[in-house]
Amino acid sequence: MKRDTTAFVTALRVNRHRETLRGKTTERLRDAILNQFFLPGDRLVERELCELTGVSRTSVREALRHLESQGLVKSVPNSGMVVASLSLEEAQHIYEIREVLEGLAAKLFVERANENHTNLLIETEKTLEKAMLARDANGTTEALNKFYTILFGGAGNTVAAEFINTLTARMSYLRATTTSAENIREIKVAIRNYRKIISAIQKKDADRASACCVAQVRHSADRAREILNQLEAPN
Amino acid sequence: MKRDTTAFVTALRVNRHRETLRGKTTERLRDAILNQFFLPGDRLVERELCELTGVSRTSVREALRHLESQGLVKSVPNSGMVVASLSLEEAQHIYEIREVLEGLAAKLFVERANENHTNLLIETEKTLEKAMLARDANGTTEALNKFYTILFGGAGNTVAAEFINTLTARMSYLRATTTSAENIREIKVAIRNYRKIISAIQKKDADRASACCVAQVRHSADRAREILNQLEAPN
DNA sequence: GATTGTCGTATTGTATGACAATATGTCAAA
DNA sequence: TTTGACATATTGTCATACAATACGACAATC
Repeated sequence: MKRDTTAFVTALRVNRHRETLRGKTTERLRDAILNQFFLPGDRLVERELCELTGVSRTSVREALRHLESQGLVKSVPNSGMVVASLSLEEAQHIYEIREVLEGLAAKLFVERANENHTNLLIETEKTLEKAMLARDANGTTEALNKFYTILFGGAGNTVAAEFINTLTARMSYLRATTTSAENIREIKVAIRNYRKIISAIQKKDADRASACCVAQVRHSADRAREILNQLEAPN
Repeated sequence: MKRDTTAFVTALRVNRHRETLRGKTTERLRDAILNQFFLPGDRLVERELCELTGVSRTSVREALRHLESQGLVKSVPNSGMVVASLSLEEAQHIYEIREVLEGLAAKLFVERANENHTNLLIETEKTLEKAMLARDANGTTEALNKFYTILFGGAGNTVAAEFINTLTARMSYLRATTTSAENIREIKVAIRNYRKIISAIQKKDADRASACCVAQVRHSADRAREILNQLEAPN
């Protein structure tokens, strides 16, 4: 029995990684934060989370540790956990990082992605346009997540993909806030940017694709700043 | 009593963040991994860690969760924790990310750092040169860490600084391996690179500083690849 | 009425013991 | 050599316990 066809071997491979309870708990809590069930600043009392999730304190606490080191919740010793809120400064930092990471992803995508990736990306971009024009906040978020998942997937850098995930998770509240406050004029600018990215990718122009991604992040950052200033100014 | 001199107010601020046991435990375990007391692939049995650290399973487990989500240890459900080992592919990914992050840091450093930062950086670079020429592996690692800490500190992007920390932590074993296998010829190339970085920073040339940082990372990546191939080839 | 001191309660931090599920090594049987 | 069964070790999860701390309420004092 020495038939070593890789395809068979990988097909036979059984999934050792049964999900643990704390894993599921982590997911649920993360989703609850990303979907604004918990809002920034909310206290997360362990016993309440136990009741909500139906698991023991042990599992809840370990799940919280995970979210903590991803920056989604913040621990105040002897006082408890609160949902992390993003300062303007941190948001700025994150945008700076996203610029270079997404620029990198675009470059690598052009170099490494196959046709399948490209087609998926094009398709997702169309979905994104529709969602944005329909002012469908949830749809937009979903399409955006998918777009960047494909972009980083095609780029083949899993570590970068993880990073972007934690960064966008941290910004989820900010994004939800700004997305719903966006006007049609700016939406069209964004769409033009995404089309440029697609176009550059189709032409296999890595540098231009990268530059377009950077430009789009910069644009989002500027818009976020404006909107936040507007929102804060009246008070 | 309404004297609101900011300096006084911040000086009076008391540190709420007393360290927790699990925090110290996390530190100790991290250090043990970074200093190669535990090697990649080593199993981390909870009870043994309890005895080594002197704290309960609860605290050990929570500390492990933290290290897990930083990628320093890897959990195999129902089987336990092992010290994470870096695949060549992952190492490649990390180098790609370091390129853009360190490039970003250099750019921001030129734009934002004050003279104090710059002087510290210059000083550290000199220390680094000495350590490298003396083939002092520990000293080199220390100086490198300091160099990048100052670089990212002066750049003022704390999120990026954290990222780089986790990335270099993940690479600690690789770095230790390659550093000790480095030859004098390549050391001189590295030194020249670091001098170029300093020079560009002194001239406030952000783009050039950035490019030099990128070049240095790329050089390290190439060297690491070569060395790993050499090390693996004989077997 | 405002400030201060005291107390009770809620919550976290940590330890411990328990037990089922699972992984792994051992050893005998075929 | 392979198979099967058993014993052991370890994790995953829970329940419980208790000290330390944070925080609000309420009384005492000026």
